[in-house]
Amino acid sequence: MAHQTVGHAVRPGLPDDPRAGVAEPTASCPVEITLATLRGRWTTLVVRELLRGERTYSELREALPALSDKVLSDRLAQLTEAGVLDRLRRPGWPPRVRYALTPHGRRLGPVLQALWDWGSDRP
Amino acid sequence: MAHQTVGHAVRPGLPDDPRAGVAEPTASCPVEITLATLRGRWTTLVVRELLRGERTYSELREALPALSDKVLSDRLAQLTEAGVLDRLRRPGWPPRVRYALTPHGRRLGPVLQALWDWGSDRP
DNA sequence: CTGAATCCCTGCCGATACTG
DNA sequence: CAGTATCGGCAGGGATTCAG
Repeated sequence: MAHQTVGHAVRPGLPDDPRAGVAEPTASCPVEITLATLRGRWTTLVVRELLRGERTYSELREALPALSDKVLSDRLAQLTEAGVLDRLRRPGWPPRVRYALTPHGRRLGPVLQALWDWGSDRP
Repeated sequence: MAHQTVGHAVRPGLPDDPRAGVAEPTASCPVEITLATLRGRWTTLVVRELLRGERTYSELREALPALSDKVLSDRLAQLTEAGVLDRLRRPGWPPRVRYALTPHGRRLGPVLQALWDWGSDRP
């Protein structure tokens, strides 16, 4: 695809990527995939917490006191399903489960950074 | 805030930023601001379309045929409110309104690129 | 300790019809 | 051409309760 001649520099990759030609919000669009991964209240905060290091269920509850069990469970399942984090069961009693980001999940760091940077930028 | 000693390199800015200590999804969190801006079906596609250059209402409808009038209006209002785009009315008949990204809106390019890149990355 | 199941409520999205 | 008004369905999120 040839670059368009617009006033400012053409941004590589996205608007000019052939796969960026979708006319509907399809689930296979990479942007949709990422947004679906981060979708829902509390999701980014859980990821941020795990970017600091692995955590148990209880530690996540302590770090995010206003987050209910249901939503925390939902988020952990959602992120596990997305390949963002691993659930590591420790045998024995009391049951302890550690959550840690996968390498794929750790790569969300730059994404959150980009979101943070734009949100910090004054209009 | 001192850097933590974790196994991998500490990511600058986000997990270690003092303002990143929020324990709830507050509206003032930069990450929330950006996600709120991009929230809702079709929003990113409208932005992508405008990253390619300014468009009229009709041109946006043609580019995104499955997008209804109501939602398109909603998205344009939402993005205008967020300072992402400018609504440029041309006087006379027929009424023509051009939509163009503001400088702030153009800076969403790298954000969408980051979302695209992560979504393209295989787990 | 670490969740899953249930209930209810709210807010978004889409369809349709109508206006300056 | 460029929208707004209204309505209904449905999924997301919170509180509570129960289970392994």
